[in-house]
Amino acid sequence: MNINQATDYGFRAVLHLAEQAKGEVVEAQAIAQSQAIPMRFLLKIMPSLIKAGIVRSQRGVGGGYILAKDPGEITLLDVIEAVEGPFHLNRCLTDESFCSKNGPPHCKVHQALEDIQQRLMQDFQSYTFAKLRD
Amino acid sequence: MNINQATDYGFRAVLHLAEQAKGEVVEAQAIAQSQAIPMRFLLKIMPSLIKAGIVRSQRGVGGGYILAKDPGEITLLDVIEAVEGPFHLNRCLTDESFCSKNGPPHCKVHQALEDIQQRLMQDFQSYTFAKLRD
DNA sequence: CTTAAACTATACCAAATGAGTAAACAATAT
DNA sequence: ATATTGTTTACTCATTTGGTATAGTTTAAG
Repeated sequence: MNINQATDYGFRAVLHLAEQAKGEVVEAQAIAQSQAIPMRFLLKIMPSLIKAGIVRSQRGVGGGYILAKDPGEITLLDVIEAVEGPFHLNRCLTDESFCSKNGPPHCKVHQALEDIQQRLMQDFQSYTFAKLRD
Repeated sequence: MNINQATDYGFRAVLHLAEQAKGEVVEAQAIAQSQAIPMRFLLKIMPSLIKAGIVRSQRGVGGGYILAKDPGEITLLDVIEAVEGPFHLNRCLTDESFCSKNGPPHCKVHQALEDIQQRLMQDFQSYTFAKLRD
C-alpha cells in the first residue's frame, strides 16, 4: 500500500523541471544530482513520463528534458499513472475475476474501496506541479 | 499502490464475522468457504487480527473465531494496519532517511503526500464493519 | 562529416515481497 | 483419551522492486 520509488523519483524530476525558467532544457545529470536520484534509474523512468505526454526530450549535445505542458496542467495522479500504470486500490477493482463476490451486486467491501479509490484519485489530481512548485 | 490480498481476505473475514448473530463462534473452514479464501492462508492471517484486538479465537472442538468488539468499533483502517502494519503512502513518510530532501522544511512533494495520506486514512477509518454489513 | 554529448532500448541482476502450502504443535470439548 | 480446531514456523515459487550495464541513436558543433 504505497507509492513506489520510481514514482517518487518521477515526482521530484517533474517538480525540478517545473521549477526551471520556461523553455529551459535540463539534462538528466542535473536532475539526478539535484534530486538525489540514481542517474541510470532516472534515465529508465523518463521515457514513461514522455509517453504520458508530461515531458519532452531532446537528444544530442545540449539535450535534456523539458515539460511538455504547463506545470498547472500536470498533477500527481498523472505522474503516478505514467510510471505505475492505471491506478487501482485493490486487484478486485482491476479485474473482476479477483473479487470473491463478483457479479452484481458487488460486495460491500468492493463498493467501499471503489468509493475510497475515487476520492483518493481526485485528491492526487488536485495537486498540480504549479501548486507544488510555489 | 494497492492493498494486498491478505488484507482483502482480512476485510472479508471480519465482514463475515460481523454478519453473524452476536456471540456466534465461526470456524476457519466456514469463513474460508463462504468468502472464497484459501483455508491455510486464512489461518495464517487470523493471528494478526487477533494481535490487533479485532478478533478472538477459541481452540479445540467447537472452536473458531468471533469478533473481539462491536462491528461499529472496527474500521477498514484497523484491518489494514493489523495485516500490513503501519500505514504509509510513501517510504519517505516511514523513514526520513529515504527523503532526498529531508530536514525541515520538508520538500513540497513530501508535504503533499503527508496531507493526502492523512485524508486517506481518515477515509478508511470512516468505514466501520457495522456500516459495511448493512 | 566526424565526434562527443546527450537520450533510448534491452537486458540483466540481487533482494524483497506476495501468495500460498506444509508440518509439527497446543488447547479443549466430549 | 482423542478427535477437532487454532498456532507457529518454515518453506516454496513467482513477481516486483530498485538498480546497473551495454549497445545503439540522435544531434550540435567543429
